[in-house]
This record gives sequence, C-alpha cells and structure tokens, in this order.
Amino acid sequence: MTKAAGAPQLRKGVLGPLVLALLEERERYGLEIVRELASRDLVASEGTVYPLLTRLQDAGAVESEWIVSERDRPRRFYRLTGAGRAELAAFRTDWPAFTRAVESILTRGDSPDQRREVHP
Amino acid sequence: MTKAAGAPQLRKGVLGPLVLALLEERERYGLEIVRELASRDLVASEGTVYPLLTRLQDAGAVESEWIVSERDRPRRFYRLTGAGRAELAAFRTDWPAFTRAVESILTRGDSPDQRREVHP
DNA sequence: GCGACTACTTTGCATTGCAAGGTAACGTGC
DNA sequence: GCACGTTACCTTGCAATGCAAAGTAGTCGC
Repeated sequence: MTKAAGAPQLRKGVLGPLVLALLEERERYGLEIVRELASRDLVASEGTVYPLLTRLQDAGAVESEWIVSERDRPRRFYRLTGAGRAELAAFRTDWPAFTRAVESILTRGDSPDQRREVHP
Repeated sequence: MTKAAGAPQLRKGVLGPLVLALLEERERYGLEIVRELASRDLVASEGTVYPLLTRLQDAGAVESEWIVSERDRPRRFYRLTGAGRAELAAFRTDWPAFTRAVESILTRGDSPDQRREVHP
C-alpha cells in the first residue's frame, strides 16, 4: 500500500484533534507525539507537530510544562485543558458525519466489482 | 474553540478527489459541483471550487469544454480524464487506511463514562 | 574532545480553502 | 428599450496548514 506519498494532504485539519486525542490518554512530549503519528503514517516531520503544539497552546487547548528528571533529558510535556477536551469532543461529534458525507460521494460510480461490504 | 460550527477544516485535501468522484458519474459544470458539495455541508463557496477545477485541469485530471445550448446559458463542463480516474482510484485506496488510522487514535481514551444503557 | 543521538525551535515555502468582489449573459416586467 | 434579478464564471487577497531544512542545546559513549 502506498505509504507516506500515498495519502496526499488528507491529514490537513485532522492533526490538531488527533494530537488532542493522544494527550487525552496521558501527558506527552513533542517527539513522542511525532513518533506516535508517524507510526501510523499520519505525519512526516517535527516541523509539523511543534508549530501545531504551539498553536494549540495559544488557543488554550493544551498547556505545557518543562519536566527535568534524572533519568531523561529535559522535555516539554503537554497536557489537555478543559477547552481542549471540549474541542476534542466536538471533533468526535463531527467526524462521523464528515466521513459519511465523503463516502456518500465516493461510492457512487464506484467500481462494479468492489462490493466487499457486508450484506445480511 | 475558534473552530465554530460544522466541520472545521476537515475538508482540506479531500475536495479534489470528491470533485473527481462527482465527475466520474457524468460531466458537470462549476456551480453544479458547488451545489452538490454544499448540499452535503462539504464546501461553502464558489471561491473554493472554481480555482480547484482550474488546478485539476492544470494537473491533467479533468478537461473542460464550453457548451452552449439553446435551453441553458453557456456553461463550462468538466470531464474526467484517464489521469483523473487514476488519481481517484488512488484516493479510494488510501481513504480507508486513513480513516482507520484516525479512528485508531480517536477511540482510545474515548467515551470514559458513556453508558448507553441506563442502569438503576 | 568528538561524534551520535535526542529534543526542541525556527524559517521559508507551497498548498488549500474561502470571502468578497467583479464580469457577462439571459429572462421578466414595466 | 431598460432596469432588475438570476445564473454562471472568474479573480484577488488573505489565513491556516503541512512540511523540509536548518539551527540550537543537552547527554552519552568512546
């Protein structure tokens, strides 16, 4: 299956909420988020995620804190705020309607022998 | 927060393929495509679609032709090319993997207390 | 010290979506 | 004819997003 080059800019506008979803689980630092997304072919570089985190913080959706431990090197950890949770909830609400709308258009003149869907 | 009503910028990067899918069915003209997308809350204005059609044509995914009939006023109709079909096929291939990846992240710490079943 | 690795940051660019405004052709009513 | 509304197309200018690339530090192993 086509990898990174495969999905053009599908990602656009989705990354923000995805980062929020990752932070819902627990606090994370920048590179950790990059790796998490990259492992799912959803993002390519740090140049995307770090500015995004800054924007999310400016928007009040996340807050951050430098954490210096003795085991690891200093890292800036991001945590979801109440506003961030609300935004994530809104996205979870909108997402199904969006994919349904896309698929309603996508599966029209769809190839004849592509019917692999479940039928009772 | 700032992301107000409807689907924020989920649309980004998806509109191109959707237009191709609409043209797969039959030839269409600009405003017709705008209305088709708007009826599904997928786009707001002509300022999005007309430049997009121009880009698709420059990319060789569609071709266009002025059609002047006696019933209607002159319209520029767009038609899918071979390259456009290929691009659409690639999108149909990538789309499920994309939504799966998104949902794998979205449904993790998902609904923490979302009992659909009322218990006494 | 030197290199490799981690982690964060910044710059600059291309693409995308959109509102707003503009042009032109056609039909209806006066 | 002429004004007006409608349809259809096009263009300009801007903001947001994604990303490569390059830069800054701190840490570890040698």
